[in-house]
Amino acid sequence: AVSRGNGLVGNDITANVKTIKGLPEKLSSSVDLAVRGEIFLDKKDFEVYNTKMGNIYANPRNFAAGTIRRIKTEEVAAVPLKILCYDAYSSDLSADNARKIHDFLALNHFPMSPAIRFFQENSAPNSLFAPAPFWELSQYVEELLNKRQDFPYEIDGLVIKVSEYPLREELGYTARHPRWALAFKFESPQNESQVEDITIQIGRTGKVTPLALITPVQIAGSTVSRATLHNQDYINGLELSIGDKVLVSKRGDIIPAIEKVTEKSEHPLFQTPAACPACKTSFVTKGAHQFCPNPDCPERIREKLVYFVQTLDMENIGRSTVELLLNKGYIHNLSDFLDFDFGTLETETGFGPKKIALMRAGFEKSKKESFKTVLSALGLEEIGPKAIEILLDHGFNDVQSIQRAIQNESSDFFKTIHGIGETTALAIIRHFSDPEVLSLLDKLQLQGFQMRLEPSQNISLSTKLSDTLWVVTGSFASFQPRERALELIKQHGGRTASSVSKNTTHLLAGENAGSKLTKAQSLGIKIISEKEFLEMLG
DNA sequence: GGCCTCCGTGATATTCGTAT
DNA sequence: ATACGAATATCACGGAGGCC
Repeated sequence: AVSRGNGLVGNDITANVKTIKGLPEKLSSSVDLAVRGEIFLDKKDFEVYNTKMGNIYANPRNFAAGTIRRIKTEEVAAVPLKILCYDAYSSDLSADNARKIHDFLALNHFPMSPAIRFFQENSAPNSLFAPAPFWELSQYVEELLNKRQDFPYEIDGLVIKVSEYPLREELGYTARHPRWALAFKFESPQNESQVEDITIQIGRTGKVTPLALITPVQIAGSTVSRATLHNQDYINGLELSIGDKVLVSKRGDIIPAIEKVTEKSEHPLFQTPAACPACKTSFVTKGAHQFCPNPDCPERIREKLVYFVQTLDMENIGRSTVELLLNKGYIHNLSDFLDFDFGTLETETGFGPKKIALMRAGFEKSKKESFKTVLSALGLEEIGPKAIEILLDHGFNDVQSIQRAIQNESSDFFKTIHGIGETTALAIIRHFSDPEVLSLLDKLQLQGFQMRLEPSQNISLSTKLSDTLWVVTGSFASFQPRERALELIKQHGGRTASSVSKNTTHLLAGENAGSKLTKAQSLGIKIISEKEFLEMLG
C-alpha cells in the first residue's frame, strides 16, 4: 500500500494500512488489482481518542494524514482509522466501466461508501438494483448537500464521475484534472478576524504578491493567520485597509481567503509600495501584477532556488535549508548550489552527520528525475511543464536540438508548434540563448542530471511521417476530438502546427474545412483526406 | 523544543486556439 | 482582427512526524 504522494510516487504504508479494520487481507480469486481508497477518522472516534490524548490534535483530517505515515505501526494500530474504497484498476477484470469495478470491490468485502450512486440514461425509475435514471442526479446532489452533518465523518463535497472508461479516455485530462470528473464543494466555513498588517512577497519571477497578516482565528479545525491578497486590484475590490475587521474562509477547506470587510478602520486603502523592499529596485507593472525586474534580487534568487529543489523533489532539502545557505553566504545562487558540498554544514547547529547524509542522498536521488523535470525546475518564465512537454513531444530531445532550431529556423518557428503561441515562442528563444541559463544547463549535465529525453519515454509507432509538418483542419469521423489526429501524426514521427505556412508539408482536411484549405491550395501544399491519411498509416 | 519537510488543495491572470 | 472559452503558469496556507 502506498500514499498518494505527488501523483507518481508515494510512501510505502503497507504495514500501517494492514491495521485498518474492515479491509480484506485476501481476495477470493487471484487477480491483478490496484485499489484506491480514502483513509479517515470518524468524527466521534476522533473526539474520543483526542480527549484521551489530552486534545493535542487539531482536526481528524490532519491527524489521520499524519498517523498513516508514522513509523511505529503499533501506534497506528491504536488509532481507529477507517477506509472507504472508491476505485480500482485491473487488467484482469476487463471492466469497461466503474460500476463493474464497484461491484467487484463490494463483492470482495472492500469497505465502500453507501452514498455512492450510479445514474444512467433510459433507466427505469425506482428499481432497486439498476442505476437510477439520469434526471435524478441533481436531486441526489441536493439531498446529500443537506445531509452533510449526518455523515459520521467530515466531508467537504461530492464528486461526479463518468463511469464508462472509453468515454473517460476520450475526455482525457488537463494538466491538473481529469475532464471526466467534477467536484461539488460545500460552502467553506467562515470566521471573523482583523487585518494586523499587510506585507508583500516577491516570487521567483519577481511577481509581487500582497499578503494579509490577520489575528489568528480558528476555522474548521485549523488556525488561520495569513491570507493571500493576490494583487492591488484584488485589494481595491475588497476596499481593504490595515486594521479592518474581515470575514475569513478556507476555500476548499484548505486555502485561507479574505471574503469581505465587515468594519473599516481609520487607515487608508492599502497601497503596494513602489519599490522592492529587498533590493530597492522600482517595481514595474505588467497587467494586473507588479514585478521586481531585478534578476539578482535576493528574494527572487531565493524563491528560484526553493522552486528548484522542490520541483526536483530533493528530499531533506527545503526552503529553510536554502535560506540558511544564502543567508550565511555559503552560496549566492543556483549555480553555487549545484557545486555545494553539504559536508561544509557540519559546523552549523542542527546539521549532524545523519542530516547531512540525508541531504546528500536527496540531492543524488534527484539526478534520476526526468529531463522534463530538470527543465521545469529551472523555472524559466513562461516555460512550465506543459510547454516543456510540447517541446519534447516535438522531437526536441535535448538542449542542443532546441538551440539548433533557434539558430537555423526563422524567428516564427516555435509559434507554428501546436500549443505554443507568440509569448511562449519568444520566451523559448530568450531563455535558450541566455548565457546564464546555458551555463547552468552545462553544470547540470556535468553533475549527472538527466539532460536528454530517453527515447522510451516517447510513444513511437513508426517513422513514416518523419520530416513532415502537418496542419489539421475540419472534422473527422475517426478522430474525435481532433487532437487524436495530431497525436497520431506525432506518434508516427511527424510534427504538427496550428496554422498553414510555407513550411507546412501536408494538410489533413476533413469535413467543412475552411480558410486553411484555401490557403494550403494557394501555396500548393499536399491536401490529404481522412481516407488517404488512414491508408498512409496502414 | 525547535526546525524542517511532506502532504493536501484553490484562485487568479495570462496565454492559446478557434469561431466569428 | 476580435471575442470567448479553455488551459496553463504562478502563487498561496496549516498541521503532523521526524531529526537535531
